[in-house]
Amino acid sequence: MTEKDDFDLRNFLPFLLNQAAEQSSLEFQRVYKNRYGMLRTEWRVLFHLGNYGEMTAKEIGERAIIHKTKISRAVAKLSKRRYLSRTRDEKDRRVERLALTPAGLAVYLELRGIAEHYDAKLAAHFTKGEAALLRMMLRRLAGMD
Amino acid sequence: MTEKDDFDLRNFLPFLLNQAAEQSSLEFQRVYKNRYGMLRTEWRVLFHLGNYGEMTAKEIGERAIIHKTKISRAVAKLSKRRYLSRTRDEKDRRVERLALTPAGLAVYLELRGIAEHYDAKLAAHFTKGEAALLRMMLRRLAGMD
DNA sequence: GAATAATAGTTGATTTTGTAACTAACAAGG
DNA sequence: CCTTGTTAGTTACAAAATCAACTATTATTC
Repeated sequence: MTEKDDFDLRNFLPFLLNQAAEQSSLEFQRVYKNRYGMLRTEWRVLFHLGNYGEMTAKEIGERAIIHKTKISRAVAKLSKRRYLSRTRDEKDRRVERLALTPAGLAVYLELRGIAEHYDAKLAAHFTKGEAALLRMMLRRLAGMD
Repeated sequence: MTEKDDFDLRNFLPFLLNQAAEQSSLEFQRVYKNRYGMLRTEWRVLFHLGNYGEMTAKEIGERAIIHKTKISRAVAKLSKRRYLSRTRDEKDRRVERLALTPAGLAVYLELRGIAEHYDAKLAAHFTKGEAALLRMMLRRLAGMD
């Protein structure tokens, strides 16, 4: 059926990367979803604000390559839950500066702890050197360098 | 805001893997979407049948970790387009054996050619050895070994 | 061998995402 | 200023994904 050629779907990078991403986020997904009732975009916004401090919706979208409508909805939900505050930038009143509230920061810190532990568990599949190389290669593929 | 600690979101594997997967499938996505009018699950089903030959919906779902409702709808669409044929298994009449039609095989071969070329371009970011190691590590993370 | 459970696959209702059009504010050129 | 263009963010509608319930068939158990 495959007509000569040694193509193997399981080695096709777009497929393989997606499978690895999917598999290796399952457990973490259960945490933020079931335990914190969050969506993927929501924890990402939370982590961006926790990790990098005050940002605008646009900046988060650029950094994480998330479309602005997704960000907009995630921000609305996190704001309704009082995890973040929105303040108009008086220099440019189109812009909103987003920042975590104490409640949001608390949730971020909890989740970050879980994330660190989880990441260490994933990295334990490899040697230190391999893991570092993996991250380097992934950053290159993600266009982060 | 980050309160000591050196956690960096951009190195968190579930995030990093997802970013890399997303970025590195953009171009291929445009091909199967715009040029062939397919959804992600659809090309995957097509590739499974092309790559591994006759399979059942369940087998595809297990191998690719895709939920059965997604498979069901993808199979329905590919079948309506006459890219695959469905035949009842007479040993167990709940099961359907799926196989590519000549038309489906032709599309598969075209897409496979594009995929191979695309994969080579991605792998060219690295040395041969690095790329091989990357695939190995991804397969491990994906639970494919 | 009837009753119950399990499996392959489908369908319908709900949720989430993606696309496009929109509002509000600023920017630049005439 | 005032028209035209651009940008940040929202909203409405269409497309797709998720979840639960369903049908049809086979397996199990008493």
